[in-house]
Amino acid sequence: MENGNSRAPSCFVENQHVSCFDLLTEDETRFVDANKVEVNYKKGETIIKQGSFASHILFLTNGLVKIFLEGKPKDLILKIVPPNHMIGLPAIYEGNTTFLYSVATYSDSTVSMVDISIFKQLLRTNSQFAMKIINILNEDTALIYGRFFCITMKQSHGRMADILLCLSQRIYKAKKFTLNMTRADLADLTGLSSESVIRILKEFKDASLIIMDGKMIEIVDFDRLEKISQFS
Amino acid sequence: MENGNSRAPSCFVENQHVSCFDLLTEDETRFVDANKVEVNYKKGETIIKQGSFASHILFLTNGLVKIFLEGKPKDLILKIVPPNHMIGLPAIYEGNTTFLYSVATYSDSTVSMVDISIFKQLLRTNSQFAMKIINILNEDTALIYGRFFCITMKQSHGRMADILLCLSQRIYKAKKFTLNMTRADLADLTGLSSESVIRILKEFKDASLIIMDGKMIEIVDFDRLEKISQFS
DNA sequence: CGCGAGCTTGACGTTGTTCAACTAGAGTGG
DNA sequence: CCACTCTAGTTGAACAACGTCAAGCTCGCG
Repeated sequence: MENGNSRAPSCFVENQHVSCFDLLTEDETRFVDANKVEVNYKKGETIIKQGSFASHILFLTNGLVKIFLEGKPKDLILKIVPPNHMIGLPAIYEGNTTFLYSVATYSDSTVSMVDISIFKQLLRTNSQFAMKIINILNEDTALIYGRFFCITMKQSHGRMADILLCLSQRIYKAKKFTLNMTRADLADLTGLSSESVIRILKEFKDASLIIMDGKMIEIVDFDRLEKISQFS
Repeated sequence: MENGNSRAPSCFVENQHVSCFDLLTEDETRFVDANKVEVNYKKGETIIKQGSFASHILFLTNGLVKIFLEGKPKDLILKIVPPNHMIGLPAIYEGNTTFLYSVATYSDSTVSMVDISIFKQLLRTNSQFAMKIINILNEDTALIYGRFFCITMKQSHGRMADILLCLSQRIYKAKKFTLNMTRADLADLTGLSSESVIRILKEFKDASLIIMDGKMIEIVDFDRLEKISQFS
């Protein structure tokens, strides 16, 4: 029986989130614009700290960030977020207004911050907007389910193949790309040790699935990588 | 450093979802009531099959069900749902209207089914209702993050302790309870093999953390179980 | 030039799975 | 009422997959 979740390497957000702001009226747009702040972060900086008070919803306009749960020996990366996506939506939750996760940059990044109370007001008054946000949340849920399945049910080679495909198809959108993260980051992403990551990458290289030189990676054999992602 | 996610055994839905229907107007309530169907399922039956067309949103009025991703060797249980909770909310997603997951019963259960287009209409016209649904979705997200963390970052004893605490505190709401699931189900829940589940339960029993006789389990030492849940 | 972070490799250990065998209870048909 | 069968539970032994540890390497940067 084919499994929907093991098919596509569903590890990253795909849909553009900009469009939700198109649903606002002119007044609402002005209202948001008047109340947003733009902030620049350098590579490696922490944007949001897990457990801190959630005062804003973020929109990543530029850069690349990771969203992760902090753990004692290792972190668990929930997802990687490319530009034009919202960050921190779960913080709209009425009860507990602290962030569930931490957010840090892989590269220099720019975020737009909108006050959470303003965001909530938009949700209450503009139901088209609320509908769109529900869509984004559901997309996110699907994504996390996919990653959950990937990391708990596949073994090391499958996970590694999965991440490589994701990086290529969704993040860098190119066959050949230069990582702006370390092997240890790949380890967090795959839930493996960095040594295992290195060993598996070497195996992939030796098997001519990829070409690799330092942080440069080129996917050579998509088909076999996809098979590996599905069946191990 | 203390980690929020490893603290509470956050493996099950807590909040009651009934209240979202309180936000409907009289007309809307009549509209929903006129368009809902109640269906009874027997223990072990499949309510929703992953990948099937999503035509309804469900509300569990009675029984106990699991929500899971189907995998080739084993399934991954995303969560257990006790009565008075909504099922299938991610299916409101505009694009892909198929269910992300399967749903099956642990015991005889009754669900109320509301057509998805009716549900969407409520979301569009009643923004208080939409707001509440967003809350429920976010709660769910937090839950899944907790489980994700639990299953990927803790090892077998920690996961087992976690599940036992969840079953006691959130599902059966009693120190002593009778499982209506098999060891294999516990294996799916913890992401372990059923043999490992059996061995660990035996160890817990031998260490006087629990009393166990067949499907009857009584938690004896909550504190130690919680410590095990946090640190392994 | 030298320091340190990231990377790489091999040897070794641990965790948890797999496999096979055995047991107990529940339902079925002669 | 007694085999017969089927499923769930249990146990032990062998095994595989990964992690851990320790050592050496490389390269960029002060």
